[in-house]
Amino acid sequence: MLANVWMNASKLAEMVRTQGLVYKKGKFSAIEDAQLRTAIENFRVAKSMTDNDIANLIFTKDRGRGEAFWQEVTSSVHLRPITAVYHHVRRLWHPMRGQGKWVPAEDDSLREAVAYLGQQWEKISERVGRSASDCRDRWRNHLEGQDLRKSGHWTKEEEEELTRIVTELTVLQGKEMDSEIFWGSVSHRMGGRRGRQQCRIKWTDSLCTQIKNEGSKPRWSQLDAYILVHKIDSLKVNDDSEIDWKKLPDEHWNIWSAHTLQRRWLTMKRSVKGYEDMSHGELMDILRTKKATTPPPQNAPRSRTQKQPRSAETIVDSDPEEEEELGSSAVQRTQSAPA
DNA sequence: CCAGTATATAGTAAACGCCG
DNA sequence: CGGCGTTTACTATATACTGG
Repeated sequence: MLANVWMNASKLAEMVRTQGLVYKKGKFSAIEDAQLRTAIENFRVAKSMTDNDIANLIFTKDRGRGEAFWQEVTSSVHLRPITAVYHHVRRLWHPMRGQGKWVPAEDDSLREAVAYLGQQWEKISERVGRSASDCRDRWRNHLEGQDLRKSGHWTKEEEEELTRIVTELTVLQGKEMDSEIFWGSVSHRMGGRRGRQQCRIKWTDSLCTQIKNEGSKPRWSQLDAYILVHKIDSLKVNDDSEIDWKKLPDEHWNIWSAHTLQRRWLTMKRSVKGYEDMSHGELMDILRTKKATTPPPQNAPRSRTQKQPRSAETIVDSDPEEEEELGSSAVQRTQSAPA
C-alpha cells in the first residue's frame, strides 16, 4: 500500500484516521539512505541500465515510466510512503545539490532572476545553476529584505523585544514557554531586522534556556554529559541519525534545547579518537565508560565560574532508568558541589 | 607566577531538509 | 510552492595547559 499508492499528505492523514494506517515521517536516517542506494543499484543491475539511465528515470516527468522503479525502491525502506521516497531521492540525486556557499555573483544572478521571473523557482534554477529549492531558500532566508536585516550580536533591547514577543505568543496564551512558535511571524514582528532562524536560535538556545535557569546562563557540566550519553544509549538506536532530538529532554532535565544537545553530541562524538570508522554501538561503548569514569575535577575550580549552580538532585533522581551503579555515584558527586 | 599556546565553548550564520 | 525545522560550519572568546 505505502509502496504502491501515491498519496498526498492529506490523503495519508486521512488513512491514518480512518484505516489506522501507520507510516514513518521525518528525516531519513543514514541507514535508510543506504537501503535506498542499494535498492537503486540492484534495480540498475537487474535491468542492465547505466547510471545515466537511472538519472533519467529519477527525473523524468513521465510518472508512468518510473512506476516499477519507485515501487521497488520504496519497498526497500520500512514504512515510508512512495511519495516521500520520490521527493527524497530526487533531492538526493539532484545534479545541482550541495554546491556550498553562495558567492556574490550568484546572489546577483539570483536577484536578477527573481526580479525578471518572479518566484518561478524551476526557471530561476536554470538561470542561476542551483537547484530550485536552494534558490528559494537563499532568496527567502537571506536576500529578501536584506537591507533591513541586522547581523552580529543582539543588543539588550533586541533581546527584551524578542522575549516580549515570544511571551505574548506563548505564556500569555497559556502555553509553555518552549512550545511551537511561528518564527516567520516573530521575525516579522521584530520588524524584519532579525530573520526567523536568528530569532528561533536566539530564543531556544539562549534566552529561553537562561530563563529556565533562573535568569543566569547554565553551564554544561560533566553531569549533563553523563545524562546525555545515557539517554542516547537508552534509545538503542542503530545510528545517531535515527535520534529524535526533540524527545530527549524530560521534565527534570529540560533546560537544554534540542539544538544544543545535538551540538554537544557532535563534539562529544568527535572527541573520540577514530570515531569516523566506528559503528554507533562501538562509539557508545567508549562514551559510556569515558563519561562514567571521568568524574568532574573534585571540588571543581569550575564551580566558581558557575554563577548560579542549579540544583543537581532534582535532575538526577528524575532518571529512574539510568541510575544503577553509575547513577548513584553521579548523585554523590554533584550533591557535594553546590549548596 | 607569567606569557604564550592549545583546546573547548558559545554565538552566529547558513546550508540542508521535510511537510502539506 | 510556501511554510517551517534540523544539522553543520565558522569564528571569536574563554579556559586549560605548558615551559620558563
